Amino acid sequence: MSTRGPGELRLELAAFVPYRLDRLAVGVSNHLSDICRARFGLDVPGWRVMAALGSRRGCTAQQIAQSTRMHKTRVSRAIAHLEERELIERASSSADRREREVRLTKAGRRMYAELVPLVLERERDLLASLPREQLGGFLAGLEALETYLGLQD
Amino acid sequence: MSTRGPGELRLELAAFVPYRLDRLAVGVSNHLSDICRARFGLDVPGWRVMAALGSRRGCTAQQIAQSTRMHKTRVSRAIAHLEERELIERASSSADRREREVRLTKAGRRMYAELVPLVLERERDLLASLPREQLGGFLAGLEALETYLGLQD
DNA sequence: CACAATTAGTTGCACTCGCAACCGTTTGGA
DNA sequence: TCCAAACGGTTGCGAGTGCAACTAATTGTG
Repeated sequence: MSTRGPGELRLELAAFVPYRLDRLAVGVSNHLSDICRARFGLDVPGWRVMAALGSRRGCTAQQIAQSTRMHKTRVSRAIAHLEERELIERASSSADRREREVRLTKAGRRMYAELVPLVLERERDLLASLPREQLGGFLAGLEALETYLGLQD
Repeated sequence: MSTRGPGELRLELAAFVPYRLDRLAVGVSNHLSDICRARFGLDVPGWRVMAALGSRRGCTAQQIAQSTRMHKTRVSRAIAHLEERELIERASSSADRREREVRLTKAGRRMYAELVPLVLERERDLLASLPREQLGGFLAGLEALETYLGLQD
């Protein structure tokens, strides 16, 4: 429950939704990246690239940038790190010699297969802390805000 | 609505709540910091310090760090910048000579008074994009997640 | 009283990020 | 056909950040 009415002119950070959302996103991200970093040595960009690659056969840095909403330089560097660790590999795509097709290596796929259940379990635990009837409302609100801000893909 | 059932083992970033929350928080923050930076030259740490100071008579850097959940070095640097711009001032508090009391200057209070309505209006617009019955559910869910992660003050 | 432990706040350092500029390639007109 | 514009991707750079180490002041304990 908010402690402010809709028209009030007092600013209290602890009740200010943008602040609370930021705090929540950071908290959730930490909750998650603890595992990713400790168990797999993945930072957020690295883990997002893995996630983007795991559900495709292979794609370009451009496409990864789009589907992860990261800046192309951030993607470029994440890819470079993952390639050093031999979790992904790049092959020049024959069609356009500017772009290179990025794919998970065998080791990458192995890590991905290990990673996904753990990560999804964390998400499940998180959402399980919401009472049944709140979950629907929360997800609906989340989606409405995404739409309002034009964040959907 | 989520497109995944609770027990499914497929990871799709666009439907993964931690990712969506991060994206939403960034979107909301940009939506807000556009104004703060363009109109007032405030970055996020600066704006948070202003917000923390505006609702008190004066406090220490420590207290600001607590109420904004920022690292003390981030607070320290934000305070330094705001002091350069003469939006805040510091006086050594007589009780403990390690700490210094931080206060808004006259110019700082003027900016704060101008800032708050704009910022609250943005929050109101954001939340107004939610259908009435979703708003309550969304805020309740937000609070439940904060509690689950121990984020409350 | 003395001295170790703690606290408020600052600073050096290594790292990350986004922007702008760049390289090589491809596309689309004139 | 040729050349300017656009595009995929990388890199240099400045700004910001957290950690660890630090200074200065205070507290607690023998």
